[in-house]
Amino acid sequence: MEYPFDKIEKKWQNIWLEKKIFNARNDDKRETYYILSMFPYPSGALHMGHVSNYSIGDAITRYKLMQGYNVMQPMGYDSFGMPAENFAIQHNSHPQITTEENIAIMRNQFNSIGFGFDWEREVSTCRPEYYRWGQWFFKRLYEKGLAYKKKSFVNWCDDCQTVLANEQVEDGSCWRCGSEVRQKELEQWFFKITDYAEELLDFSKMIDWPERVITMQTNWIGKSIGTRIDFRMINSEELLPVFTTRPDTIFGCTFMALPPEHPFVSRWLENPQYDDSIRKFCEEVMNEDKINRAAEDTTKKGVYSGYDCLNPVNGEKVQIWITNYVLMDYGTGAVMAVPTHDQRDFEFARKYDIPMKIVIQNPENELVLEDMEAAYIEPGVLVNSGKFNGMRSEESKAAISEWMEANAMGEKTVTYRLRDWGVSRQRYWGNPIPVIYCDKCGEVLVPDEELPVLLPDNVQLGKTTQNPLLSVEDWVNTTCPGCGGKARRETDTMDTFVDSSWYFARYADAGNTKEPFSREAADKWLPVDQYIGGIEHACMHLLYARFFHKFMRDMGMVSCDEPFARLLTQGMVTKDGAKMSKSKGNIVDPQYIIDRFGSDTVRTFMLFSSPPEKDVEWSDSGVKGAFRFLNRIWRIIEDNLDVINSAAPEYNSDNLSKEMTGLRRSTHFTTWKVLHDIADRMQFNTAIAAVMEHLNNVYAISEPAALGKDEQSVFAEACRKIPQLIYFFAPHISEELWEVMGNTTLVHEAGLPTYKSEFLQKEVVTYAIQIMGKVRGKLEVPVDTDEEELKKSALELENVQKYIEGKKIKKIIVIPRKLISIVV
RNA sequence: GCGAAAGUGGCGGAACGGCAGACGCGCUGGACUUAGAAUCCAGUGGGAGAAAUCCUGUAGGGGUUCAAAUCCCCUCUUUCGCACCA
Repeated sequence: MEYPFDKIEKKWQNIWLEKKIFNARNDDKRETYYILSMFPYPSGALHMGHVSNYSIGDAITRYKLMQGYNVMQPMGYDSFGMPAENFAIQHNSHPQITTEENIAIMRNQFNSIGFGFDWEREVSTCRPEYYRWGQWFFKRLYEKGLAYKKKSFVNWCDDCQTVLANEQVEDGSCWRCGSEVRQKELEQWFFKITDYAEELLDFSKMIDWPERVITMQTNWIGKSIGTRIDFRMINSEELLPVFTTRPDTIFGCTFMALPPEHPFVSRWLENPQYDDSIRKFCEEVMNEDKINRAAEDTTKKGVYSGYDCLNPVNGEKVQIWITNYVLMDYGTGAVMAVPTHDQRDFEFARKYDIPMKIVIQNPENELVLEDMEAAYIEPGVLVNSGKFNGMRSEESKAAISEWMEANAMGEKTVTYRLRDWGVSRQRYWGNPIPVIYCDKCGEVLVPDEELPVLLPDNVQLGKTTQNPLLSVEDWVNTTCPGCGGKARRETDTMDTFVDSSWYFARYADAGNTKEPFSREAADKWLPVDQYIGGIEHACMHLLYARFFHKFMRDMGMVSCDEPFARLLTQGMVTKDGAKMSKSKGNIVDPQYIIDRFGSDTVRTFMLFSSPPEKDVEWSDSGVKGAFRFLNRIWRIIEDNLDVINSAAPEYNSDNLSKEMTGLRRSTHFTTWKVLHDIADRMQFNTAIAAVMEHLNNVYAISEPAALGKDEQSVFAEACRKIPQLIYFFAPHISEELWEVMGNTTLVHEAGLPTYKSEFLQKEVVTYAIQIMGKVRGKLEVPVDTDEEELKKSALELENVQKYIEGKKIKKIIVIPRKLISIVV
């Protein structure tokens, strides 16, 4: 009844492995095609999301294989990270062991689905042979001044004595013990991605990236051109710089807003005499959730610091306030507040009764200070602005900024929202930072020949304070590579995003023990021709990887400017409208579905049910539908094998019936459609729909055995094409049927299926006749009917006559082969 | 809150500004069968009508156009990201 998918799938998986068809060779001279799906975190058994994502990559892999490319589709594991560490703490095990177990499970499952991965290139980021080179990269960045240390705030739980990720903070409390989380300042390592901010804004080297990802990255980098203005502190010579995009409003600045983290504030707080209520306020704000503070709707609050500065343009005294609505991370970390022309400043000034001054007047409707209910942020004409009075605000921006530059009050500046990349993690399960601290020599890098700095095995997880590595004394205590004296190792490990920022290049030369990868191998494969992954990586992973790639280019390790030529952001698998997750209890186990229906069925369902960039809504009956479809293919070929295998490949088309001409068209059109949908649009769902439609056409032939000789050939051709048309989504059944029909090669070895364009054309087409945009009739005519003839016949239609009677025809628009629109 | 995207039958979805709903699921009817399952065939947005045909319909409201699911403006809802999850 059901086709024997189980036997078939095992058989062909073994043949593929034996023939090594997915093992790409660096000495293969054919043109390369590098297809890469984002590597998974090794969480154990595969979930539906994996199956769905990798089905897309595999479909492209097989298509490109048919096309004759030297295709590389590698797979690996992003195996460092918090989940493994947390799991180890809970289960009193070691991440090394559980991670390797999980990897073995996943690799097996990948093979049982028949994905064409090149296992000879497998990488796992937690293995020393991989993370060695991450440390090597850290050193190179350090040497170029692109890795540096600075103080920065982290979420800190005093009870657990540990740093918490944002997701581990629930309503300001620790997820594990529930005690309050506070912000603690720690020395942390940073990568200077901001050095590349300008180049990262250039997307011209991508062949095909979704516009939305480019927009999101552009906004994330957030370039803004403005002016740095230096305010002088009263009672000291010190300058307080601010960044503003609105130098035109400088004459209206009535106070200065600083965040509590500002270095000036920190210094004031060092004075024990400093006002206690201010101190309390600062602590309060600093411990607020970071995300909440950035939100524009949070209530603005602040205190007067007791310090003042001078507005350089007019010498007016400006009070300095400490507030919760300014972020230290952006610009200079200080804001010149102009309440009349900035909404946040306006709200703040009203609340605390700070004076306001209108400096941009609305030319249409004069502003009166007392009546203002919101800041006026539109352009206007300058007032109260000294010699700039009367100038239009748009023009005054440049004029004021040039004037200030000439008088040493400030200068034109470009600022980015993008911040340097903090890579320090106070965790065990990550790549150790190869730095040693020596009392005599200071900060020393571990020599290259001593890399990798291995993670120690004998760590006590969950029982230590602060950073687990700190507790491994014989690991921490070491000798200085410089002077040989006593020294201590850096105990921070690197963000896992570092590991995933260069793995795509390692695949090109995964076994290299001398360097991360050879230039030759990188140049052969890079850039990745097609990268596939979730949209959630739009800003972070994809930006970090681009940064790393550009760094590698500047080091002379790769030649191209961008790592990923084309990008496809695939959707996730949902059930009942929600993402599949254990907590929601809406998980479907892929293994169960594969055991019951086979891998070809699951892949068919995944690719058929929606276009790749959209979510796939899980449906049990949808899977059965996919299974039914494959069974129908199996049956029509098995049942008519005699006809198919005995029919001549060549036939005479002259005397074909209308029905068989239609079938011939279906065969050729479907071939065209499948090739077009995959190659030009990457839309697998419509390609599969086309094959289904073709199959319906084949089924419409009632008795193939009773057909004439030429017609049997047409029928045979319609069936013989099918394995090639389904290879990209159902490769196992495709290979089996291909073999059954007498072929001795593998499907991909025969190349892409071909079609004849002369068989695509329909002989008769139907025109829709519109009158004022409404369809009022249909017209069936031979394809080659000329325009005048068409117009004439259209007007003659009875229903059309009814609507144009007594009206004047203004225009007739003819869209070839589609419709005729009559304007009356 | 900010940034990005999406919204089409009962459901998943299709439709380079040109006949809305291809294809699949589900449902209804028929064939086969002792019966069921499976399979095959047909129908299936809503409303009126015996039919021809007409009206209506792509989250809601407005606009551009001979023609709008598609382009523009506003509103609503959902999803993703917001820098220590990967």
